[in-house]
Amino acid sequence: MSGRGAGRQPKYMHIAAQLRAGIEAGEYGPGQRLPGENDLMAAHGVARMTARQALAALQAEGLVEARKGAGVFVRDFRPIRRHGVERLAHAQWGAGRSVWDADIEGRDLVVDSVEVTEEDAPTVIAGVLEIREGERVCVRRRRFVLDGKPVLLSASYLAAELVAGTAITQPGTGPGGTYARLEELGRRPVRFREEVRSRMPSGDESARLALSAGTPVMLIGRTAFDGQGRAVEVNEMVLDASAYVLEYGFEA
Amino acid sequence: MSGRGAGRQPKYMHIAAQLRAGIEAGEYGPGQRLPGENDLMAAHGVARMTARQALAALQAEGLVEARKGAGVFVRDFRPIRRHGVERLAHAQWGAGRSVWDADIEGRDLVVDSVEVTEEDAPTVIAGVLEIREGERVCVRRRRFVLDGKPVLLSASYLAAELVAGTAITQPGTGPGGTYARLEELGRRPVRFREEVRSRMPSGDESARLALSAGTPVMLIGRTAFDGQGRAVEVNEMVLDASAYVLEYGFEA
DNA sequence: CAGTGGTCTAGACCACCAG
DNA sequence: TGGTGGTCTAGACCACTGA
Repeated sequence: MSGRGAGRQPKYMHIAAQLRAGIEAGEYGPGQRLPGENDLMAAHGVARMTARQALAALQAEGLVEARKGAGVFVRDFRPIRRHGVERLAHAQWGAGRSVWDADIEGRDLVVDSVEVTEEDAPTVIAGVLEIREGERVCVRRRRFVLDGKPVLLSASYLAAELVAGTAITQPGTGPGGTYARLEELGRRPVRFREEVRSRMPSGDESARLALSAGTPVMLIGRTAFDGQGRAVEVNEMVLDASAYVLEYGFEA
Repeated sequence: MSGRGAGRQPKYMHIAAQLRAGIEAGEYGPGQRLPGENDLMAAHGVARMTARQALAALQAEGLVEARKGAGVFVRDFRPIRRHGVERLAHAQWGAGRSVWDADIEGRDLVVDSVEVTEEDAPTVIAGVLEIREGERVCVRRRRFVLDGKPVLLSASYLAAELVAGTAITQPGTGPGGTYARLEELGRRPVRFREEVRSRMPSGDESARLALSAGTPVMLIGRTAFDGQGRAVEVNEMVLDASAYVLEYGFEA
């Protein structure tokens, strides 16, 4: 029976395609359970590993989520809308709010594992901040958890010399956050650049964001520039791609 | 021997971690060949499927690429930088250039499978363009191939009524492209909104972009608005995430 | 043509979860 | 406690690649 697998494509792909069609047709709705390995073995007369391959393919597409001891379930996608421009408008942080406020509209946000350290500047960071490689930087690491689900890892880098003695070196940065403190130092951010990439997560990222298989991460590297065009902060973010839509608006 | 797998984690993860460390340490450079299934079986005394699982894990992370009959090779990441703002500045398309020109700096770009059709507006498109659902839209589908590798699928939607009789309904849109033609119609785009998402590709997307396993896609949905704030064009793009960095700049 | 990865079988033991 | 998915073995044939 092995041979070329009925028809044209491999058996496991055929089984996967059938399930995928069922999901898209709404036959299996979000959160609902799919036929398990045993069901597929019986229904299609295949071995265990073949049924597993079919389910693994759907997992790798992020369509489906396996829960040990329970079954395989259809995932759903209800993203957070992150406004790249308005959220960093001066009116936001100028008024003492967090830049995050613009995004979440009353959902339950927790910032955990806040960690402020002083470290040697990594090469790329030093390059962007235009400081000597190995010079000290203040690093603020945070994890954002929305409605119980971690959605974002953030690491903010600022020249240690610049921020020494300010609230930026404290876990709590005070009203308006880091940017308001920078303004008090005469280094108010007036321009931002964000670079967006996407890839599959490392094992560490996958664990810290509690990602299920088949979920990519989006990486945002943001640089804040002051009025003289000098970079004052670099923020490296790792986002659960299944939790976010990024929005950017601009003029022609 | 099965049992709990030496130490703590599953055997295949241990093997994968070892290879991953080797890659990160530069022991296996980009494009270089990794130990194959047979090597891993011998080196670790495991079965075929276990060695395969280890390699599959690295593929799923996008670190590595399997070539049938040849071996498993380390991938590299040399992205195209896509400037979200400058590329759509009026100076670009106003001067008769393609909006693409800003991105590629003399690399070999081919646009293939250009396809212009008239279709019923899909629900979401109709909603954005503020036309009745099922009303006719002009759809321009294209695929962009850079240095022989497909990198982007694009589908542009415009109200059929608006563009009837213009070059927009032709495969070639003339100097300055669609936006220059819209300007001639008195509907010059002045503002853009881009929404960025990321997920694993569908089978179709994976095939048309020739993606290797473990490569996500980025989705950009761009809406162009005219001076009256009316949406004139919606462009749905699918990007090979391993080929792109998106860049956005804006003021505070 | 020798070696590679791709697919497949038919077993096995385990940890976890729900009823 | 019974069923689920997670891991693992020891075989097999295939298509493809590269020398």
